[in-house]
Amino acid sequence: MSERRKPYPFDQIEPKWQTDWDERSAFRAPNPGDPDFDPNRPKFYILDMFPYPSGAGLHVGHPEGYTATDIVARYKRMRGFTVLHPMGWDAFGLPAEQYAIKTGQHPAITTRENIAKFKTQLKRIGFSYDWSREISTAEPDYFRWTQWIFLQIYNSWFNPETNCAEPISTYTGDDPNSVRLAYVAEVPVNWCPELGTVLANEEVIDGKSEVGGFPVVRRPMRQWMLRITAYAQRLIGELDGLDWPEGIKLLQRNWIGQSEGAVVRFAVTPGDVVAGEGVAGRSVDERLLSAGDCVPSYNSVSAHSIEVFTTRPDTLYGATYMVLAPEHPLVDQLTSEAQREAVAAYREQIASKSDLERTDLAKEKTGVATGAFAVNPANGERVPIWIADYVLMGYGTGAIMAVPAHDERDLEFARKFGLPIREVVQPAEGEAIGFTGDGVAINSPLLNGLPTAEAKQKIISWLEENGRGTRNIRFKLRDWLFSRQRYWGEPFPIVWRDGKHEALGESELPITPPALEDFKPTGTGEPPLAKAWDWIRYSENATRETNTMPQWAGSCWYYLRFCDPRNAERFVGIEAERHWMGGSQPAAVDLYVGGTEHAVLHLLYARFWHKVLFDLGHLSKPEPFQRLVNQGMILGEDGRKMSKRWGNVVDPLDVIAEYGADSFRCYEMFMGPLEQMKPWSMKGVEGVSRFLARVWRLVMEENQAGDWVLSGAVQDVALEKRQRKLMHASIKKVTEDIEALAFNTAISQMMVYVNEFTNAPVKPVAALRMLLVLLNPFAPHLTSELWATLNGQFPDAARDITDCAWPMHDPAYLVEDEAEMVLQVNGKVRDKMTMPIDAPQAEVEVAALTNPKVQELIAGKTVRKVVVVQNKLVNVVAN
RNA sequence: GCCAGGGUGGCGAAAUUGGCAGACGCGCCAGACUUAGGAUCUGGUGGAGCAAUCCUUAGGGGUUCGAGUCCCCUCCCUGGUACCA
Repeated sequence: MSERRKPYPFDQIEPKWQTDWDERSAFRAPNPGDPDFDPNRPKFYILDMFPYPSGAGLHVGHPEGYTATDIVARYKRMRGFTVLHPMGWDAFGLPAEQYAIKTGQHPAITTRENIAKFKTQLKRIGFSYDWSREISTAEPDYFRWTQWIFLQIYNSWFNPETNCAEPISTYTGDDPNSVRLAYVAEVPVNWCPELGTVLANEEVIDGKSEVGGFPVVRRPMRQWMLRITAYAQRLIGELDGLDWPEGIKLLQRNWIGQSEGAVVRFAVTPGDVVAGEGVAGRSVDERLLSAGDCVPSYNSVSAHSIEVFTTRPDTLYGATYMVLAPEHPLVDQLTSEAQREAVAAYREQIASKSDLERTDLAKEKTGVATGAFAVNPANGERVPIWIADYVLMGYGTGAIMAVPAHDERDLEFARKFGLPIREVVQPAEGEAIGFTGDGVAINSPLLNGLPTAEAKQKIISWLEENGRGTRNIRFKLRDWLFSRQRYWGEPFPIVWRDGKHEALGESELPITPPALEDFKPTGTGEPPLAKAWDWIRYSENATRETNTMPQWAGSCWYYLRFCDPRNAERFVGIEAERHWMGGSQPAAVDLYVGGTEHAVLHLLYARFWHKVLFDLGHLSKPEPFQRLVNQGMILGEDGRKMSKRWGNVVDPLDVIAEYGADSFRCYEMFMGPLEQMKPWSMKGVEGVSRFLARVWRLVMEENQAGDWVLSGAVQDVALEKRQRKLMHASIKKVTEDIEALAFNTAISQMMVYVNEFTNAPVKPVAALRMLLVLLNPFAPHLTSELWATLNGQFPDAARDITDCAWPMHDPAYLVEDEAEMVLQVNGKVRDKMTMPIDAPQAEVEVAALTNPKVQELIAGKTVRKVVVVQNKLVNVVAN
């Protein structure tokens, strides 16, 4: 390819300014206690979602959000804020480990190389990060505090009285291990044989692993869990004060899945209970292992009654049968001799099914009667008890009351098995059986005539008075499965002695992973760390925990560490935390930009950890992220998702080599709204590059020798009136647009500004300076260079453009003295006229009605009405 | 299925409280300067029509003097979710 002449010498000026910024640490954010710390400046914390440094390097999607935050950071600095704008690496992760399995190269080496590559790319784009705060989650200096936070969680419990986490020492019950926020449980987990590890629910998509798309099976295993369910209520409630997209809040609310209703107790008909092992026979340990909300509470398991959860207690009279999940612990005791064989067969059939098969909505309902019966607590009716796999063990109590008249699933089941259907809510007009909406209760002696909402309240009160049920709130959210069978992650600061776990002291941190030759999973579910015999053996009678933490652990608190990244005494210094995470808003980080893919994973986990640390008195605010913005995905030029497979991946460095970093940045922002998905276009980059070249040529011209010199057209003269007006309109627009993160329209405005001056024979230096300041956050290299050049001939108080204060527009320059008004007849534009600004309505009407064009159109008609919108439009209605 | 967000020129997109639809950019057309143009500058560019004029914001209906914007219905796209009782 032939070397094309550059429209302006970005290849020289960009590295020059990047070096300059580096050398004088231009973007360093001083901490409290630093000599240059200024307590009078307000703080502003602007955070990017830090990347996982993959081998592929950055693609053009990464820098989209990074450019947006960089513009805001540079803008806020010019507005006098001390800006914390850091970058780091989410460095633990599966790809480096899998690469190690293939090649034997230690993940630490792979990771280090990838980080170097990422950093080179980011620096070449000219981001104003404070690189002195760079962190990597895989460094012992970092993960020792990840482990320390785990210890805080482990050594805490959630006190329902205070609705807060408290040190475990305040717990007065018998067994602290039963209430810790980090606990061990034998739970059915998502086991991925291919990856050799378990996965969190959130990491499983359609029965396959999110990473790699490998099959995932359910299997009971002993795992570390974090009791995030304790915070379900607060995680929903405290979203309210946050400046997040409503869609993301909703996503989190739905994921947490709060349902209000009642637990209703159905007595099992006495004669129907088959004598068997009583539940009392279960050991205490077994009960404790039953993982919080993952299985029904112990109370629900009684030989004499079955508890169900329902959001529609008002339909209790319509409950004509019950269904238990096949795995429900009561099934054995309930099943009659006659049904024993059928039940066993059904349970076996279910157990062999994969999750995918079980949740296949299209499939027909299946189930089998247990032969037992229960009593409907409302009407004393004897109802059959069935088991069916459409009832899930993992939600509610694992048992339901079936109301086929008002639940589609129950209806389908009842029809298939010939179970009775009784309507208890008057259907809305035209609704047939199966009506699931709200209405008026019927066939329900206690509730007849009551609308659904009232009927719910009444029946719950009645159930509570009679000891047959209680008001209850349930959540879909499950506790967080926190252990992984991997090598490349944080080891737990835990040892096992006599079959019991105990925490290591803080003084023993960090716990570093052992050196290993072989990173392969063992295939048995034993983590790779189990191969490190020496490492495991902690003492005579204690061994180390061999699981590691999931990748989320490091990213749960990295934004905290950025506040004080080199602190060797604390995870973050008290003063630094108070400064950067304080302020008047409900949450700590002022602006957080990243992809939607983290809407429920990272953002929920981080909020959870943050709340625990807040409850324990380590943080100033209960929420981490005040304003959240999701950038949209950038597609390839072909409109498809960028991937190697389609060959449509764009490398930022290629774009920068041809058009420069400023063009790259500006194009990324000019493409369209930040939040929107949009395709890449090299022609678009070229267009933006032309715009920047025009800016360059406003200030510079080529002399005879072909060198760029300050243009003779640049003169220290006053702006013409219209130029001044445009300048102030541009200040206003660009300022408002940056605040709103509407960078595409900010750039449009600057294009208009530049177009105006491109034609001017004389370029007033004040107009050029203003343009450079407005454009600086977007194109920092170009504007820095031109600013310096202007200073050569027209010295300015600000030697460097980054020393400039952001301008304010003067509204006085924006007022018009004339208004061009649109003339409409019957709503259609027919003409225009110029009127003095704020002309009296009567005057405008007369002017409109005497307009020849209007007269022509209303000739022979009667004017019914004249609508005047001040300074804008007149609409004459005539017929 | 349910929830959320979208649908505006050939393309990316603009459009305060309802008030000139298509700013800005790409592409395209024409011109200027040029040995040259894939540089730069100037003008044009939603569609139909010689024109006056008519049509046009996925489609249909409604409210209004006036609707891209508000209301109802339908279709399509994108993301999330999936028997959650």
